[in-house]
Amino acid sequence: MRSERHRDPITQKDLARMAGVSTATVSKVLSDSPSGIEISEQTKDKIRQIAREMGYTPNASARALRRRSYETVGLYFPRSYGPWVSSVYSELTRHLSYELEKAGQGLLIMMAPPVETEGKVILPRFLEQREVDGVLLAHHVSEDLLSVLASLRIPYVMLNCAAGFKYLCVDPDDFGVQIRAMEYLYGLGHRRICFVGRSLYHPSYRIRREAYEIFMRQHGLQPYVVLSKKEIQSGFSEKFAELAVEEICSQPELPTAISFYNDISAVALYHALAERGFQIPRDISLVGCDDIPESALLRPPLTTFRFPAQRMATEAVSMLLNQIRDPKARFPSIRCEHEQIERGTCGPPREPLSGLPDLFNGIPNG
Amino acid sequence: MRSERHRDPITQKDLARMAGVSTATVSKVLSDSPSGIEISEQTKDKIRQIAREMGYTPNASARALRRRSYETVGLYFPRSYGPWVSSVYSELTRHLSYELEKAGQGLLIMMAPPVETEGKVILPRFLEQREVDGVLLAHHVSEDLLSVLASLRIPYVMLNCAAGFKYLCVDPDDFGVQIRAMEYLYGLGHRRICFVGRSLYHPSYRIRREAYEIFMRQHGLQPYVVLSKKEIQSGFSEKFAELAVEEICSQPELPTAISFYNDISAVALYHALAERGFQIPRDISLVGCDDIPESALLRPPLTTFRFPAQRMATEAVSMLLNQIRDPKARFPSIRCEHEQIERGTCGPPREPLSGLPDLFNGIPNG
DNA sequence: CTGTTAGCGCCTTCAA
DNA sequence: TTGAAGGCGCTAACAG
Repeated sequence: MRSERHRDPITQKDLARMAGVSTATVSKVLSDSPSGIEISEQTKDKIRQIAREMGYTPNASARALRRRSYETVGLYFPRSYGPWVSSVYSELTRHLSYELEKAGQGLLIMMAPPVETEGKVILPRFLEQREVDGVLLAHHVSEDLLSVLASLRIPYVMLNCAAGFKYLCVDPDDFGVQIRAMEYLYGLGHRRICFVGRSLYHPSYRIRREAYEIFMRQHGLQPYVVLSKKEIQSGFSEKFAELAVEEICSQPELPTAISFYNDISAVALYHALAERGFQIPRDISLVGCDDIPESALLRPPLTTFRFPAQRMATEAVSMLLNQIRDPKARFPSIRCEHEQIERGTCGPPREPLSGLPDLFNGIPNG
Repeated sequence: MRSERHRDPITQKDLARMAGVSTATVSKVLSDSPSGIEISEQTKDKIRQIAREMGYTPNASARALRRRSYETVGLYFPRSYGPWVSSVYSELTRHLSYELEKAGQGLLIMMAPPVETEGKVILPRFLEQREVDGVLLAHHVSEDLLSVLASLRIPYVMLNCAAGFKYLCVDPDDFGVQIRAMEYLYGLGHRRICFVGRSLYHPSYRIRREAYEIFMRQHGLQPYVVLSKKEIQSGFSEKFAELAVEEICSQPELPTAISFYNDISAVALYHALAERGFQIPRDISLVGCDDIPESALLRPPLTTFRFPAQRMATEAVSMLLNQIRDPKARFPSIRCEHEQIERGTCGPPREPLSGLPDLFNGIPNG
């Protein structure tokens, strides 16, 4: 009795005719709205039965038009992501997509407009045309966009934006993780610790770097941030690694440990350091942050910190959906705790801590 | 004169009222349909002007309901992607999203249902509810799903599926690239070449492996595929690397070169090999495939092959959009050529090619 | 408990 | 060259 080809999808009208009821009844039964309770169990069953047999699926456009809701959220990405960063975010996308699916929501990818148009805010089509009920903002985003979002009354949640508690955010505890990394290295006996990272303009970078500097000063140590000048920041990881290692090696006193802004930087420098003859962790200890998959493959594997990506996705999704359901309610932002992944790139500094002069330690090609 | 808050979005009716014309006229002008030519330039200008001033944007749901088209395509991903693989695909997503945006199309992420439900085909909601005009299938996909897609008359294009010319595909030239890799290693003098890869069930793996075996046999050499037994395939890359290197080292004759199914495997084994004392490329030459970003960071950096991801995305999108526009038309599949990225992991074999006995060469911990 | 009615915003005849 | 009318599929309000 079922048509082989769904050339014309079945509608509620069809079901109504077959069940001998009105379309309104069908609608009440099949939409999960609370008004459905006024229907007799018998009718409900019959309609559901027929719907199943006929392979009925609601027309999302019609539903959205009528309900003024889309059961879809947007994921807003800056366009500028390179392959490295995007690999971190693809994991996030996976988790978000999974969480949203569980909640019956779709995920629409929205890439930011190209940078040429900066200044005036250009909304991606799906925001303009209101095809989403809310937006997840991954990475940081301009104030202008936020105010447009607000004026359009589109709920949003920021993810990994380090934008502060002014907004609804799900963020890693950037400050905390950096302090923890420093305590760890300091506890091992390191004093000449430098900080290396590339994403100079990411709020997370700034927070971690600040935590690093505060820690160093509090312990009477001189902070040293490698490649902190913006001119050097462009280009690819290979080039970045070269420059960073060169800068490190040209210091009068070599560091005994490096705290990296993230694993990407750590992996980038890892081989360049080894090539210069640094034995890890004998000559230098390394700590990363984020636990990207390749970190575990290094030999020795990278000691790093991990944030609960899965949980952050879950939280962000539920915050957004709550916000959509009740636009007036205010929810607290969330800052996620890190977990230390202790592997093989850290050890005590090679030289004794006792007050010996910090002589050059004979690094080849240094 | 413009409302500060768009609490009620402007509709064509509003515009019609303001311009003193009917909604039909507004629709004709603003929809890019060919019927718009019947309107006088003057009226057109006036309407467009007002629309711009009022910040009118069409309601996508209403438009979709009426036109039965959504200006949106789905991207179908298997759920099982781990972080490694997803990093490769996130690049693809970026390119696809960009291409689609240029064409005014949205991108909806559709994750496959969990594997538990295998057997019966479960369509993701957005396919069922027809919220997309077509689908891009990344990675390979079950025959069942394809037949459902066909019966629903939803156009699709397969990307990286190695599904053969039976379907509309955009694929890398798996066979060609593997032969090229072999020719290269063979040309350097290598004879004991083994093949390493993890994705035993991916059609691309099978094709490349087959090309490897054919090449070896044609040259009178014994093929050797490492970790070809499926029991060992589960687990993470670290474990895989351990097992693979162990298997390689336990051979009576060590290989002088490894051809990897992909860069992921190559990167995974790289450090494990180095740890065993292999000097690359002195003791062993390595060739990868795909050119993932971390390949360039290894020291020496990995020699590999690259496929034009950007172009593949462009092609796939244009094929799909053409198919959507004209469902009856048949387009040819596309197989993309590789480009060799020669870096530092290949050299001639260490031992002379002359008929000396293949003695164990003194690898530590071997 | 169920049916009738009236749109959501847009587009497409068909008529003027 | 333009307008009036109807309907895409669904749902909410109001009657029975």
